[in-house]
Amino acid sequence: MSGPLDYQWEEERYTDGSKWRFLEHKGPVFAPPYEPLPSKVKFYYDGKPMKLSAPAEEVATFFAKMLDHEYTTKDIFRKNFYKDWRREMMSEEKSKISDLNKCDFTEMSDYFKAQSEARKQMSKEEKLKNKEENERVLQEYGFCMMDNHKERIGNFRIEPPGLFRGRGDHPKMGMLKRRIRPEDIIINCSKDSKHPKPPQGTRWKEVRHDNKVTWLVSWTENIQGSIKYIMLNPSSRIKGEKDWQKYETARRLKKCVDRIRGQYRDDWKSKEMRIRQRAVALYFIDKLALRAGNEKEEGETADTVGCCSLRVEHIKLYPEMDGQEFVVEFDFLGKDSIRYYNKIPVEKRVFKNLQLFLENKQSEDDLFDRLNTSILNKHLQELMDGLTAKVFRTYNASITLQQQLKELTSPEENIPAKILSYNRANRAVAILCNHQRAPPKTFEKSMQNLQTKIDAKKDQLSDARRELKSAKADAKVRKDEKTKKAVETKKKAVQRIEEQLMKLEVQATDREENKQIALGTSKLNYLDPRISVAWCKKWDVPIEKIYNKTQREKFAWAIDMADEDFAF
DNA sequence: AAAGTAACTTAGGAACTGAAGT
DNA sequence: ACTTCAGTTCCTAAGTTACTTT
Repeated sequence: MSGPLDYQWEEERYTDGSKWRFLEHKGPVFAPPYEPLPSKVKFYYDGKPMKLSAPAEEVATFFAKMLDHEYTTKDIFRKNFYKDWRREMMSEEKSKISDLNKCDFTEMSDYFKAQSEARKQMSKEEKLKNKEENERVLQEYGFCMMDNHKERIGNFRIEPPGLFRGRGDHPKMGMLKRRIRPEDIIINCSKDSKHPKPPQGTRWKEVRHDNKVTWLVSWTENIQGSIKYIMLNPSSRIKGEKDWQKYETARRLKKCVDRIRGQYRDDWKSKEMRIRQRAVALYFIDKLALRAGNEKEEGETADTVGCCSLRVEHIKLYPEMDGQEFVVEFDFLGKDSIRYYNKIPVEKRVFKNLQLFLENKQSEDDLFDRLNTSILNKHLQELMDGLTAKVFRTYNASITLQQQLKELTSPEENIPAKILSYNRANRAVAILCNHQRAPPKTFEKSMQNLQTKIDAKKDQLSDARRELKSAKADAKVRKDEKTKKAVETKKKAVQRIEEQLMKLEVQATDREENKQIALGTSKLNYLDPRISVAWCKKWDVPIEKIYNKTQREKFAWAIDMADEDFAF
């Protein structure tokens, strides 16, 4: 495969840390301005209709749009919302409205529901018109020129204002995420490019020309005070090369992982506490694919942890459990407040060390009190150039996929069965990395539907078999060409139906096993795509069965590069 | 060495879309 | 033509890491 969209992946690598020479783009697309509600849609305070000023009304609509969500009933959400809402009110509104519980947003809420219903009911022509308009905006703002390539931009739309909803038990849920204006925006582009124009009558906060970074646009968000960026799409050269580099680092780890494992096992015996802690933490990161675990500012975010920030309360030690010795039980909330629960037997030395680390501590104390991510990563850097905690996740994920594919793929199986094997290998990785999802709301139903199809297919199969049988009997008696041919046709039909049935059954298995597991994250971020490309080539599985269009674009470099002999 | 800043990757769920089923 | 559902895309929060400042 080669064409104008292909990259020569090794072209122009800058050695001075610069990321590009030329960068030209049109700037961001702003959120549409607020449209006041029609006057017939009323807000009620204490049972009486009340006309709100535009700024107060806008914030009220944010709340109204979320009314069906459980979190609008949560104290923290309501408290944060109410506080920020009041800041947008005029002084009379402030004095009139003194209790959120007396606010009635239901008319607003119903209005928005009706609106979205109306949007669904739009005529074909209107839908087409919308689609064309979106396409036009995409063509105008969705691409940029970076060096000699036209590249797709990832997120060229500025995040619209609304109420912040963090994940898990977030102390800031319900706060107002304010509208971003041109005056908040920093533009990054090259000096010699045509600079993006701010909307009529406005100006950018700043235009800079920093080619040491990859972003095109940035602004500071008001909830956490962090910076948000507009960057390129994963299909871009700059992202692709970085991704490739990531997997090359993981492959370098493969070469020295035995040495490193030997080293941390030795360190379990160190006379220095900090070294023992470092070594046990690294063992967890390696064996369980835990995240590094930076410390977080209390009260600013949900209370989640990773390896280095584990607390006493997150593990339990069992000298003996279910016939196994030295079992550690983990139970904590990780990234995105996803629960990590695992019971694993560990080596005696690890167990003894953990007991030591727990001595004289309260449940809310740090398990590894002499360790943090910075110390750990500094140590890792000394063990291998470019090594950090997250490289272990990448390495263990990719090596697991490769091993599992080898183990699970049977040469004689057909393509659907091979794909099931692939998904099972993928699943092993997702389980390792604890990539969970909420069971889809329609899960039970969709399983049922599939079962119905399977039953129907089974009926169809027995019918076809019966027909085949009678055709055979017929052929035995008549012995002419016509009946012989009929037998062949029926045979084919049976075969085809068997295959279809098998495909459905495989699909059901796959879906059932996937109920609470998300494969996408590992596929997109942890698995060296060359492993999958090589596997597809080896077993003649079309790459389209494994990667959809977007994924093929993201992994173009790997599809280009890997042959069937590729080994991670 | 602790805290703060910046840039970038990783993450799950919501919204959207288009194809299959009725 | 209309609905339903699965797959895809969008959205943006939440991490990691390197670097700078105090």
